[in-house]
Amino acid sequence: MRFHVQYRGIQNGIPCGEPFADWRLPMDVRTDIAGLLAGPTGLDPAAIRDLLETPPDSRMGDYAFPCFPLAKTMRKAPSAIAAALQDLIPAGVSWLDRTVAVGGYLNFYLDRPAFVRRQAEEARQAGDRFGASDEGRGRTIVVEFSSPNIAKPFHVGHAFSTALGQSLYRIHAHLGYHVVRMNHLGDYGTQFGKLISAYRRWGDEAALEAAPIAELLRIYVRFHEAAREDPALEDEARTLFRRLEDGAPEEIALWKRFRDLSLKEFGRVYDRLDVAFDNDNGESFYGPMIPAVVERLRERGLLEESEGAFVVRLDDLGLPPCIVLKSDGATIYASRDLAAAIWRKEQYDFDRNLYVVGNPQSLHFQQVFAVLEKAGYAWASTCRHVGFGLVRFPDRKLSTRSGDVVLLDDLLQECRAATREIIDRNAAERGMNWDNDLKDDLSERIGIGAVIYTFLKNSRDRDIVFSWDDMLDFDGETAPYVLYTYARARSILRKGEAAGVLPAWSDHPSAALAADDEMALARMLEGFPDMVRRAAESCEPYLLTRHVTAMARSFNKYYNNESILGAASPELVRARLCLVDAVSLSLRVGLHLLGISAVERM
RNA sequence: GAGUCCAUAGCUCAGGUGGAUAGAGCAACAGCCUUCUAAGCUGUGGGUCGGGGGUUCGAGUCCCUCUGGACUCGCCA
Repeated sequence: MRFHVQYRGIQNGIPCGEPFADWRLPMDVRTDIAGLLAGPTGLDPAAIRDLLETPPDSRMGDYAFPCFPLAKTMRKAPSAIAAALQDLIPAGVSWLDRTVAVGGYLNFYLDRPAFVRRQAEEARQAGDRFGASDEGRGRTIVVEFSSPNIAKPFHVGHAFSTALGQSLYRIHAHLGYHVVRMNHLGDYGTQFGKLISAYRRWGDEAALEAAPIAELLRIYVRFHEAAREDPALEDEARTLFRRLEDGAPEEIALWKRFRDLSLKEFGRVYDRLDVAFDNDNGESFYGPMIPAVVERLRERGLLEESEGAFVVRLDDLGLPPCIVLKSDGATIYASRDLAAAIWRKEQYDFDRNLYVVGNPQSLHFQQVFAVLEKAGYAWASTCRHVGFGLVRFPDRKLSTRSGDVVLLDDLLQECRAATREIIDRNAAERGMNWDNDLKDDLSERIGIGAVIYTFLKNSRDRDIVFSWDDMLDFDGETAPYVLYTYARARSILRKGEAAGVLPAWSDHPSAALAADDEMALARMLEGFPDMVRRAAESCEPYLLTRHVTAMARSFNKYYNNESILGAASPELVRARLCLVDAVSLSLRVGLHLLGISAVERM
């Protein structure tokens, strides 16, 4: 059960994985600048590329090389180094406009039209593969996410894991990794003994068919109420679970039925989110593999009896012992995760194994990984816990037991309804004749996008304070903002196309894209691929969310400042359409990597 | 008690390996729709980056310390 208890932040800043070593220096302007500076400074081009900064104001240049680090070795003031370096930059570099030495910086002003064209064309040629690479080719990443509990409602906490995992799946796939998506269902434990007991007493067959999880939750809650009066029920539940574990056919059949019904209901949510899994082995799947794990730990002399239980000591790592077998001989959460990790390695031979599970379980995973390491599994170091914060109300936690929760279904419903309202109003104001199917489709996708966006907006370590007001506010940094921007850009391209005006570059002087707005957009395009890579390395989709949002903001400024279709010359119109094309496809790709589906109009 | 994490604008958050004047969104206020979609754009106000030390050319960023908060710590999952 991945959502037993919840608490806030640990894990901040822990990288999910170092970049693999064979990373190539990309061909881009930073590399070009590094090439110019390599000779004069005697530094490695890759190091220079890394040092390059963007000045705080575009009037100060497009790139800055800080000379401060050279001051010690060169025994000169940074400002003097900058001036000296400037003299060594050859004249007549086509992509460079000029350089200026100011303070300790050597600032580079790019040839704007060339740069804008280069960045836009790079995106347009890549299309849906913009920002993609083959750095992950031949490598497998297992990502466990979502992991709801059978017979319990799918709430916003699971939505967080689901949104994160889905995005991490897409981002890694974009970088060429083979990604295996695991849904580690909570389908095991005494709770199922309780459910079986409760169902035999109070179960309503019709209700179970109609709304399985609601019915299972109902009888589960009722069981707890009854157990307060009659503690013997708890014993009965334990006995039933033991029968289940021992393979009693009747209990197995009921358990399987609960599982199937729950899975079917989860499936509807996953379909709406466009989420799928390669494997939904739950905790129960790994139970039978535990004896072999225990045996291995015993062979290696790691298993130690303590207070009747069998544990692996982790004192040398400053961690509490990891309990592998309870004093009654039964297995425990950690033993199942040990077995699961080993099975995944054998099955998929992963290069990296990610667990998108809430922060509360940080210690649990530290222990599990440590035990794997001690047991001689060198690949333990490739396992990472990708933690995330708690979803809570401003003043209190969500509580499934008391029904004080936000179910994902309800959240999606509200967002969809709020979206629909805006669409109806806009359509009326603009005199659009959109049919109901289109409006339904749009409100569904925009509403879902809004939900996903809120989960991927900030670093995952942060708690999410749930507020309906914020949730249904579609202004500013939200999915509707980005989607709206995309729809506007697409609208321009459609109108151009309808008028026979297609994107095209021209060498005509009037077609040069050199405005601040255009430069800003080109810089956003330039930064996109690197941001995809950073998001993957840190397992932080919000980096991409922010980048995409910033790009949308830049575009909206541009849109308001300049007329694209009404530009001064036909050549300029076409050149601007190229930029619009590049930006819109980047937005679409970025949104896709976040798990959000773009809309062509709204 | 031990350990982990957090503290930046009224609110929610950004500020990769220390670098130029600490940035967005929301909220507030003032503007912009006969012109490519106003779910948009522009402007204004709002900060001793929790307090105090230290490291150095330079600290929101690194170290120490204090305060305040969240969470975890062998037989639940």
